Amino acid sequence: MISCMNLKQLSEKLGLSQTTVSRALNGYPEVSEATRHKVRKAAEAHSYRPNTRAKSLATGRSMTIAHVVPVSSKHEMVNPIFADFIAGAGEEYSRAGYDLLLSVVADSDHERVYRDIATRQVVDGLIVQAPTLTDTRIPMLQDLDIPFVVHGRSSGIIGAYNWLDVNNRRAFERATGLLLDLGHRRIALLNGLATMDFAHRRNDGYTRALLERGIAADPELIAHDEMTENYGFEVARRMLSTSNPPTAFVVSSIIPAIGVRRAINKAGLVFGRDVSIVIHDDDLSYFRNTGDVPLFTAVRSSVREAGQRCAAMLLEIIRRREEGLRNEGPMQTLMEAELTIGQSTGPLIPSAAKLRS
Amino acid sequence: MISCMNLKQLSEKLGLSQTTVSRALNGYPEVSEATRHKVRKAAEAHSYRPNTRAKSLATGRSMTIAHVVPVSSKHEMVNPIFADFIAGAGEEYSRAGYDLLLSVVADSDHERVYRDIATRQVVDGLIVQAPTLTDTRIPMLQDLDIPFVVHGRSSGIIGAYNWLDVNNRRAFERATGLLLDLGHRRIALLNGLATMDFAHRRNDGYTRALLERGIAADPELIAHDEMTENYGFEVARRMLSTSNPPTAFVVSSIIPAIGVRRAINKAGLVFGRDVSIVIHDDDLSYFRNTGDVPLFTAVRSSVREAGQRCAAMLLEIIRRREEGLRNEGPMQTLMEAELTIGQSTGPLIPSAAKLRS
DNA sequence: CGCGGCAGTCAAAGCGCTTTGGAAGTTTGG
DNA sequence: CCAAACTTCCAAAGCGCTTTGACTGCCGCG
Repeated sequence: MISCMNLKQLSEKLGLSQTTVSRALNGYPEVSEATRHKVRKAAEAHSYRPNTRAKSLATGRSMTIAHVVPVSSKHEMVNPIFADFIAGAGEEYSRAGYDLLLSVVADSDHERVYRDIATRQVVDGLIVQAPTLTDTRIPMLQDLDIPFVVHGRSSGIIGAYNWLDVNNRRAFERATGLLLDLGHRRIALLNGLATMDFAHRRNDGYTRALLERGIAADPELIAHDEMTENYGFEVARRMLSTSNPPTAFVVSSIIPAIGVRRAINKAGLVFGRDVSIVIHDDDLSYFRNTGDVPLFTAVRSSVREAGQRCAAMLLEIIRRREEGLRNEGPMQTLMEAELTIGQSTGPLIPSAAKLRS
Repeated sequence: MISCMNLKQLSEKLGLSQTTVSRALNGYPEVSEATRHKVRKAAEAHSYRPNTRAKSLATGRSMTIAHVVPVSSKHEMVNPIFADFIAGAGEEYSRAGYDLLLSVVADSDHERVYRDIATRQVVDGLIVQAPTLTDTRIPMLQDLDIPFVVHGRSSGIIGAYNWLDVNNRRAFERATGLLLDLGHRRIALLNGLATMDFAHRRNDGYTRALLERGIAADPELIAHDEMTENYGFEVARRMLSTSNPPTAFVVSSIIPAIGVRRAINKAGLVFGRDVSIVIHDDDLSYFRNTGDVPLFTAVRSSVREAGQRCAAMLLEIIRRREEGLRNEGPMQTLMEAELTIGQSTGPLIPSAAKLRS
């Protein structure tokens, strides 16, 4: 059994004061190289680590960042992109010596949890996930005066805040445009939850691309829900069995797209020939859409990279604040998605509609 | 802007001592109901929360649990089951007032991270994920004398420790047995990474079921790797294109099974008729294998429930230790997976092999 | 009336660290 | 040879909370 040693014990063992030992270990210049070396060795030998709680009480910094991941109260579902987002962010945190505090919270009482985390002073900053159209967390956190970065944006919020987002509008405009270029006219959109800000922007991009060609969006071809495989399957099946079915789908994530593919097969159609699909690809680690010719044509933007960059932004904001540079203006980053052609898109086959009937 | 108030300020405002205020808020009996009520109201009004860092320094308990999630250095992949596992555990933690500290760590330096977390005394306990066949973390943590629960087991470790596991051996024995009952003889196993303990147990169950019918396992039909969609696709495609292809697959997770289905379609075979699949289903929230007749025949065990129960076990262990009951013996729970029939299994069609050639 | 007992409150000591404000010891320069 | 200027170290004061031990009234009992 390994006994846990503290500063006092270590300093007594060395015959030095706590001050000196602390300074030696934290790299302060007031201590000679000889003592520093001796102290370092002893600390190593007894595998001494400063007690985090005491350290953060003394310094006022907890070296911890909070992520609050929403779990939908409807489906008890956790969006799988969080795994990769957190992996990216976590990498950045551990590099900088920060810990990550995770709160899994029903989306109904987000506000309470954020307020709690902030006033308990348990973290130095936090990241806001999945902002809604008008997200009340943002003004609340500004009010609480705690550093935060939003992954996404909230259209209904006036005033500046730090965010990192993908250019969803342009991504979906391009995705839809590609299908239009291929001759498709009946294009369905399988979007995320309508309350989410990103879903709104994606709708925008889709509608805009259609309008540019003089096509009005057909509400029958637009669906909103949590992005499960089953959602993709059910919606696509329903749409494909109508009298005027879509010949192409734009899908918000690879997971429902798997369901769409299932529905296409089930309808006796050929994926990528009779029906085209373009997805938004978050580049999930266990669902890599890669290969010489990836399965899905996609607008891609790595959610892991987003996590990493959000974390880096937040740490930078915290650093600045500690140096007293408070009025630097907000940090805002817009990432562009990249279009890659896969096996899921092809030109409209005029006869396809007939074949089906 | 909301100013953060501390105990001292609150007690001064009330004209009481810090002791009394602290006791009033923490429900100690030494304080009159009248004062308690007054204090509660004032705390509410100023939205006072005790500073976590100070509190945990004073009490010696950090009210935090650590999860270390491994990210494979090979594929930079995060196993998506962690999202649901953590959702389950997080529910339990927040109910008990605990926070969750998450470390995302390349699997190579797990030991360092665990030792670090333990000696920095930043958490009251931790959960070990994805144990390997002989997992060195277990003796290490016993040595460090910190409460922990293993999600899974490690066959190579002698000596008792707290764990919660699914009966993988029986689950895979049943899955394989079902396929054998349906007449299949060439049954492939798509397993997880060979280093994982659960993969070993699953191999066992599979092999045992075959042996019971006098069939020797064919190494050509067994694959081990990280459970991505692409892995399922590639392996199934390869196996299906041999001269003596399998007529059925047992697959370790729904994600590679999606890939297997893709390979089956691509080979021009019919899923569930020409080729059968039984999966192990972790009941992932975004990949629910449900419906009147679920897509996949499965041995199912909810990973979310596992998370919740692991968390409950750990909190119980911590509670006992605080009450001085150290020698209660280890807590060990074995969950049984439940078999449900879906659309992915059917009797062996003797002509199938011919059709294909 | 006096004393034990109890309810309600408080001052002060810690938890393990950082950091301030010296105090020694050592070197330099006039 | 002594003052000034470093260098190297230290004692002690906090950080914001809990908790111990003591203290003050006030009641009831002999």
